[in-house]
Amino acid sequence: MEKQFKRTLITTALPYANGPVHIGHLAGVYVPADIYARYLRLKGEDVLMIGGSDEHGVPITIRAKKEGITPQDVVDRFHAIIKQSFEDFGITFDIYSRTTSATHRQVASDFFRKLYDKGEFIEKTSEQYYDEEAKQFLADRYITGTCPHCKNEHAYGDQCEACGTSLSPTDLINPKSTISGSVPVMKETKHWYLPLDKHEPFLRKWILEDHKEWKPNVYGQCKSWLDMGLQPRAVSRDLDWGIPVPVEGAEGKVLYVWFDAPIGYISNTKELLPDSWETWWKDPETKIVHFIGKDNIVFHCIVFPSMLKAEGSFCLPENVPANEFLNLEGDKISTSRNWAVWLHEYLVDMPGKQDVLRYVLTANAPETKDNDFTWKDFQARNNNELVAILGNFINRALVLTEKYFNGKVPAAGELTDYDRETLNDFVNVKADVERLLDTYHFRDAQKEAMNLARIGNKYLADTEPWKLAKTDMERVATILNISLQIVANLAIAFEPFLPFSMERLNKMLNVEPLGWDRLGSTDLLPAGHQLGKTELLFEKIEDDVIEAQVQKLLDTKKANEEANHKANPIRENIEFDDFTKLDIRVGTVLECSKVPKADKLLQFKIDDGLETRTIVSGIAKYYAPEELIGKQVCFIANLAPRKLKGIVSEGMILSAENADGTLAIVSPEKVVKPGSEVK
RNA sequence: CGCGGAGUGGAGCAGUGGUAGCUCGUUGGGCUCAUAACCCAAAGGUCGUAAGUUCGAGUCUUGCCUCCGCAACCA
Repeated sequence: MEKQFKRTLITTALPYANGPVHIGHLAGVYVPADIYARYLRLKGEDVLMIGGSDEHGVPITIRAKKEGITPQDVVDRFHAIIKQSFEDFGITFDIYSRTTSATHRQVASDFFRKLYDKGEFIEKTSEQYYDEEAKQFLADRYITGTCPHCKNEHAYGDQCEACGTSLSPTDLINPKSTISGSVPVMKETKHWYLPLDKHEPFLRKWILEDHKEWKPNVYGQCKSWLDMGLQPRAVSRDLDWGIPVPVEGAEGKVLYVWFDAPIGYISNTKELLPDSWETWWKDPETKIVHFIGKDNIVFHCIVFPSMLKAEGSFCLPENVPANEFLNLEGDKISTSRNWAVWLHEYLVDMPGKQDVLRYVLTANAPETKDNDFTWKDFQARNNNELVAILGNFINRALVLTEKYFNGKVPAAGELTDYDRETLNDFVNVKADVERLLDTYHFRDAQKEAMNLARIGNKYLADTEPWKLAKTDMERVATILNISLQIVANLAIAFEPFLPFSMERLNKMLNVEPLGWDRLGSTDLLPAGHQLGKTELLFEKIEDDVIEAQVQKLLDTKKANEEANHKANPIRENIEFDDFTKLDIRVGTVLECSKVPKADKLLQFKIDDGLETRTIVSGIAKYYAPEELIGKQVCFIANLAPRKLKGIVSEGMILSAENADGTLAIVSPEKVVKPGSEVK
């Protein structure tokens, strides 16, 4: 049933050139893609691995403006850092280019034009907010204003985070541009839309029927999108940074990044192979595999395939093995919060330890759900697995051979039943590892390879050649021959996973890289073969090294908190009369309880000096109801009553919002009579 | 009720209707060639929760709870 292909085209998500790359990128996309690519190359298959930086889009222009440089400066800087990181970690791209390349500009532009000429787009004119000072249209997220529902003054154009309501920018009261601070105006603009709904029947069959083998997270998300019904999506933006829309009358408009970026896979292939690139994209015997993170599933499974289908001449991906996310020490990785292990910094702190990180990230890869990276786990996996099991076994076999046979591979004599049993244990390794790699189970594949080293350790412990050396050198020769064959097998099996270490191991074995096909053989090293010099493949990582990394992260956390502590600017002056309109009072909390089915709300009964009033307040995450009973609080007494979760709230309890978003209730410094006015 | 994924021994993860498994950690024993590494054994789980389907449920159905992602630049 398995479809046969002649070649494999591997694409990796294009990292956004707005920052360096971190362990999350590596674990989710680049390490698995690289393992897969190396594995196929070792098998002698025709493989291309395509990568590049995604260099367009609004955030880059904003960063440039902030730093007072051009967008090109921004992407030049990060493209260079990212490219270097991938090289340093042995990610074997056949090409790593960028979406600002001349080739890409041409390919993306032609692609758009072809769809345009074929009538694959629809045109729509709409009114959007425009920032006259910054001279640009504003994405929803770059407009803030007052939420019409809860009056929160910091609601975004797409959603109010205080009350959770979804908004459209026109709902906001007093909208403001976050770019210049000015008041935006409505302006008419025309855009092109890709009618995804038109491709829905095709996508349904292609994904839901023909690709049931896709991972559950991928398949599930596609199904949900299809079941909800697809909508046309805009493919252009009003912006000056990007690829101009190649249509008359489209001045000042560029291709939207998600339209432009995936085409980068195609243009980078073309840049590498100007003459033969089409074979890789248009011959149905090419297997296209997209390695991405879970945030990109919809684009790669629905939007990009729709684009390719609309264009007409391209192949669609055979699989999209998307991973979930990697967290760091319990918190999600964040570029803006600097909560990450950056690849370029890792190599400064841990020189030469690329393979350790590759190993740990594969062993703990977020293949089925989000996983957590901790430095303690990193240390444990290095010390207990790479050093103790793999490195140690190799070292044992080589040192014993040096000791007893001057580093020459001894000839095997007659095999015992136990020898044969051991050999049988690992002839299946090849089939097992292949089956797992072919189905993108990289974590299990690596574990399977590690089992080979376990077999080796057990074999040595059971046969005890160091004891026999006193009595039966012939038997020792057989045992070491078998052990060395296992070592040679390890050198093959681990090549896709630990390329740097296996290169060193090959040197220690004094062999050229052995082909993948020979994995499982028991005669990789002929008798009499002179081994090279033995050295340690992995070294223990001590506690202080790990503590230093943890400290580095703690420092980051602290720095973040301080950076976020910058107070908001003072709002415009008001008149004294405005102030006196507010009736702020002190009240005593008589009762306090959680509002059912609401995680943020507490319900109060407050003695305001005249009577008992009910107030609902969104502080449930920071206070337990019982600790507030008997306390005095300040509240606005003449705020119009409002229903929250069906309860009428007669006023608003005042609290201060801390830098981390937590709330602290404002209370009088001494106990005062309930109903006292606050002036 | 916006949509999807996830919840399994102390930690991290496998497990698509038939005796709950792997790695690490812990405890005990063995070995001493090896980077105090290796090997063996044991302890440790009412599989988030409640109900249901079934001869039989970690697995299927429904409700609820918690975490993450998408929608809204991000692997």
